[in-house]
Amino acid sequence: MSVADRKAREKEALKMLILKGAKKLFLEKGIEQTTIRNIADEIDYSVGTVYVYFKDKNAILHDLHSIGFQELGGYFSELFSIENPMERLRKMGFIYIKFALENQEMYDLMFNVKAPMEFLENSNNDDWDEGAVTFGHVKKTIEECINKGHFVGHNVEPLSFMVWSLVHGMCCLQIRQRITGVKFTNPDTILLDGYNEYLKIIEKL
Amino acid sequence: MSVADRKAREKEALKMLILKGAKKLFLEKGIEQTTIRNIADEIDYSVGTVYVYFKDKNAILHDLHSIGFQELGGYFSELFSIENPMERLRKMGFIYIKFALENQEMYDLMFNVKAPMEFLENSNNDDWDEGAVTFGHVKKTIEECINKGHFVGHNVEPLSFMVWSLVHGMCCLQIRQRITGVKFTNPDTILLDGYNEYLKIIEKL
DNA sequence: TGTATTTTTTGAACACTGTTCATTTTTTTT
DNA sequence: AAAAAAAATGAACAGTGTTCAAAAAATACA
Repeated sequence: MSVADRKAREKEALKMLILKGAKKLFLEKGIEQTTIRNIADEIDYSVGTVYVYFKDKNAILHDLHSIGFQELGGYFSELFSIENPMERLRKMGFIYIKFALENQEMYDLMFNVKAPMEFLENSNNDDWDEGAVTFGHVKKTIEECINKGHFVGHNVEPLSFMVWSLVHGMCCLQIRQRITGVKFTNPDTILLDGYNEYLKIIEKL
Repeated sequence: MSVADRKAREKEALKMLILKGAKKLFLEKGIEQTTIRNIADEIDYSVGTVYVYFKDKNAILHDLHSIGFQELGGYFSELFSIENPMERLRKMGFIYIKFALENQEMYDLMFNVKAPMEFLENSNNDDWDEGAVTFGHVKKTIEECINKGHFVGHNVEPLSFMVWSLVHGMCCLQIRQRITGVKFTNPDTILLDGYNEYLKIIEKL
């Protein structure tokens, strides 16, 4: 085990430490309220050090957004054992909403905050792999549904996009505080109630 | 016409001038990139003056968000002449998407940016009237659809919320740059293609 | 071992942000 | 024309992300 190897490991470890500290503060006080100085203080390093390991704040937010997708992958893992694609589709949306509600700040970072996408634009890679993989799960499941005779007359990709938008829209309205003010009859369950209307609809297709 | 009246009119005029300048800069360079100093420069007043007419930046963003809802109302106005509620519902979603795509920065401010909601929280009024009115149009139309025998077995409010979320989710993914990276077969029409899948579905309900 | 070299860490400094408020300028009243 | 009220100002404050010469620590070599 060479010194260079150990240094590489230590570099990786410090990078993870920064991300860990950043995530802790994000969950505690929100993304916008967390500063680089906060993060540096949290892990007992100087601001300068943070900038040695990350190009800028967008880079931190992008890496954390990727970690969010790993966590979403954990939530999704139980789906792969479900053979029936319709049942899998129903559960996928439910788990998606569950993840969003239990990890609001992370969900926001993954699907709403501009920083991770700005990071991608300013790198030579303009593919959003994390998003593509997740959307791939929806598309594949709906494709299987169609192969089993469901959704006659529909197109896989647009229908998948519609389904994604439906659950994403609900999570978005919740997380960005657009639900409280509208005075729903039952604001606490409106997300699940709305999702149930969707379930009733696809039942018939 | 008393002096006090004229002063009140002038105060209102300057307030509108600030909002007009702010909106211009928002559309030119984005909300986050626009500073109070920018706005003051744009209308040839000092920063201090802006703070005489607006409590803080959130107040400007909230007033501009209200203006956005007025503009959405303009788009919606042609809906009121449509007697058939199903046809009105179809067109409402289409117009909603049209507004969002033609006024992305304003839509973002109205439905995504946190500032207008923070302004409401810090005032004694925790009702989001603009959102409630707009959602009311969806609810009323769907209620009429149900009265005409559509959407059997569905509940008005959750179904309306689901429909809102569906179109909002699509606009959101577009505006927050989550579509480009996923590499859709036809990224330019995916919003309308997705909306057409929804139209096909409600056709049968 | 002790010295030279490389790597890592530092924090002061820069240009910017939203916000405040004593002071100045302008307008109105008397 | 002087006094009072209203409106506009911009320097100053505490904060932001970011940079980079200098210091500190770790490694390599003698």
